[in-house]
Amino acid sequence: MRYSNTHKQETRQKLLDSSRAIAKKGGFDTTGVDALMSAIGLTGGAFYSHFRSKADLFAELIQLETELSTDMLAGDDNSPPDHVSKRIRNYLSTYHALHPEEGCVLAALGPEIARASPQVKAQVEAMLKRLQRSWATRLDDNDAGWALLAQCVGAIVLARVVESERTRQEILASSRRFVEKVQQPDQK
Amino acid sequence: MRYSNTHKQETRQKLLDSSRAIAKKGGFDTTGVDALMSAIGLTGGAFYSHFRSKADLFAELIQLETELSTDMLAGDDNSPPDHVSKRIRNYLSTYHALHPEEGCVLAALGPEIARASPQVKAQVEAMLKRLQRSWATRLDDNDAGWALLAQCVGAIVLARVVESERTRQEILASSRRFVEKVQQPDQK
DNA sequence: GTCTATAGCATGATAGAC
DNA sequence: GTCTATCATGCTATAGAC
Repeated sequence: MRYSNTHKQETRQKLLDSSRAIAKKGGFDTTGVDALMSAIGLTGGAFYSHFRSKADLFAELIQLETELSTDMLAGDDNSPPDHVSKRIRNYLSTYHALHPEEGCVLAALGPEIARASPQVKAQVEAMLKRLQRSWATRLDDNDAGWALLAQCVGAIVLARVVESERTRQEILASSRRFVEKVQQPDQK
Repeated sequence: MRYSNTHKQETRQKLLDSSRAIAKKGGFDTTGVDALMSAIGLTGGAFYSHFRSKADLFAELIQLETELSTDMLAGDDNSPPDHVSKRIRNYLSTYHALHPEEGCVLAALGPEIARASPQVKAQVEAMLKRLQRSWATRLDDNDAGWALLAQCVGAIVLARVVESERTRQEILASSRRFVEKVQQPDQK
């Protein structure tokens, strides 16, 4: 064969990785297949050797995004006691607000996910519940799991819709202080 | 003239009102001019008698949305002391999560606004700052203004990306309890 | 596995009839 | 002021050459 065994797999992975960033930056519906393919040096027609439809790519993309984010944010048995507040401080950063392409998929594509198929939303829900349980257990507060997730996503959305850098900083700083006030001292 | 003096004004207002709901439900970029016009019984070509471009409609739409929301949420001198917690309870409702077309534009179109022109984002910022100042003053807590706004927007986004009604309720209930814990007793 | 070419349709926007 | 018709362009998806 003209192409190696793993060539298709590699191309698929490159397309997936590249599309994740592009979709989070410019929106998924708004971005055409041609743009996604040319970003990895291929033409639009070749897309359908890798995915049956654009919606299929979206489903895999969201699945991958939520898995990676949840793995990072939830932490494991080796994570320190202040794991959650560390992750939150990192989430509520100016860098995150200014770089949606590297950031959380919920803050960047939340409304598009809300309009997606039940299958996609069920996948997202499963990952979110895992993350919520992890945080609720660590903080010993059932409500704090969901509430802190909402705080994070909402603050980044707000920080991105305003124009001035100053207001963006204010929103993030207020949100960080608010979260710290709520958390117990021994978890900081 | 074949049409009354106020006919154009009325049509423009109808188009604006109709488009607000459609955009919040299905996304603005995703919805075509034809769909927006046929929703008020007109054809696509007539759109450009009322707006110079689709982007112009978006700007006016966002302006109107943020004004109306801010007026409602900020309250005035006649509002009761528990104004803020009442509005937040209302915002964090299942009805709001299930009806984006009637709800907050930030939760529905946040990422699209984030990609909009600096002019649009500056308008949104002005309204958000007015709302933030109002809440911060009422609660006598500078951080709470931005933080509670973020909590509201984030909770609705989360509630909309999950599939099961049960999880949606959990998210909203946790967020409501979290907000109540934080607020002072005399403001409830 | 990727290419070009193309089908079929929707888009944003314009021109001219009424 | 709204209509139909139209343009140019974009889209998703398919077929067939290489």
